[in-house]
Amino acid sequence: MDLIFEQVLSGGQIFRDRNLLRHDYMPASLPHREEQIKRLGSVLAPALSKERVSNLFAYGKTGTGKTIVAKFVLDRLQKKARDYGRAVDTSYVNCRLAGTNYRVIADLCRGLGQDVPFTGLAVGELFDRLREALQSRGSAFLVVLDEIDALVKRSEDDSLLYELTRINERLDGGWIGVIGISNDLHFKDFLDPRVLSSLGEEELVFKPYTSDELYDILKGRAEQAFQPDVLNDGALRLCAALAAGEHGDARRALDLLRVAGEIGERSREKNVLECHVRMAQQKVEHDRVTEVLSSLPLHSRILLISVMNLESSRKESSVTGDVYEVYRELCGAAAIESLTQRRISGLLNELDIMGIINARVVSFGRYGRTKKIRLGVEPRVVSSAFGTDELVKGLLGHMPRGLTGQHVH
DNA sequence: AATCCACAGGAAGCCCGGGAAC
DNA sequence: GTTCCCGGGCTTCCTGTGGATT
Repeated sequence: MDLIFEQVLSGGQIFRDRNLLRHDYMPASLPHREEQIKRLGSVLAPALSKERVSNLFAYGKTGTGKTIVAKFVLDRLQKKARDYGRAVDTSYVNCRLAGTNYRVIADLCRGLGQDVPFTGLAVGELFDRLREALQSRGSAFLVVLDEIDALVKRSEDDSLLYELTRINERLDGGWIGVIGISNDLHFKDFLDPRVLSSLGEEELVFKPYTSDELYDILKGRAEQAFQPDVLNDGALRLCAALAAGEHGDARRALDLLRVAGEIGERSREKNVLECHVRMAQQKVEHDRVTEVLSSLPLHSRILLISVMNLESSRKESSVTGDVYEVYRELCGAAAIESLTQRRISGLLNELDIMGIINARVVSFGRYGRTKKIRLGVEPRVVSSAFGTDELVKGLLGHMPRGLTGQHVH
């Protein structure tokens, strides 16, 4: 028994230190992002001499290194600031995780050591407190707003950003510099021009990594993460290639490599091979889906089961109206009040975005315009994820009655 | 060219719970 | 306690629309 723990703790036959493959791990260098680091560094450098810096937007898809570059540069900057004895405060907020304007500003306040309640205050009041804190510290405050697009889209209201850009105007002493990070390249399009002109003073674009670049990144980390001679080069290349296919996502690549290693380890192999990578790909996807499913609220679950049952009972893909009918039926069977079709339409879109179903708008001309809907995951994964849900599991086998609204095409 | 289906999806507003301030 | 604010989920009402059919 001791030996097992010993092996796992020390990394075992396969790993030397698997933490290096986590995507929140900060490596000593970031290959293929030298240019962005330099640019960001030169934009932020004036902070060291107490000058205001330009605000900046960084664009790029997930896993292209935006977040880590921002953190990397801020880290370095703070170290330098300490050397020079300058006060530079930094704060990193993920807007999607924070969720609302309120919580973003509250986080910023806390970043300055200002304690604020996590709800209850008027947003304006929060801004006042932020301003006060800034004023009294009289420091440079560099703020990273990650996934900033999530915030603006959800609230359809960029007053937060607008207020942030204006905060410097009524301030002497301290100031705030904003680094906005967005996954969405068209983010700019629905932004107030006033905000854009002040926040988008500088732009930084992160292109997806190519397969070769991913290979370099993986190789650098793998050398320290794995025991020598364990990792097969073909497996490494496959990880890079698969992740490159997924819009050059380094996060995905690292996940694949780590999980492949874990699979190899569990099957007591001495090497990590291509087949392990392929298994890892399945597992990563499976885990992702299961996690999404298990956090689905009641009506989305019923809805998903409706789509699933409808699909298994006949061949063609379903449309919104049919799905809604089945959904009502299931609600009736479970004695749950059903939601309106408008709401269901919205829920369907949410499921689509999560990749659980595929929905696309089609027109049948005379016979109307609707969404064609197909299940995007394996039915057994859904069944097993909902198997523990007493409220819903009885609906899993419930076959829909004959439907009225079928059109012949 | 006009019609018309079966919805899509925007806008506004309601209701609720949670929490702060007074 | 009362009053205010915020956000989330939802409904109601609405206008818009691609293309087969008339």
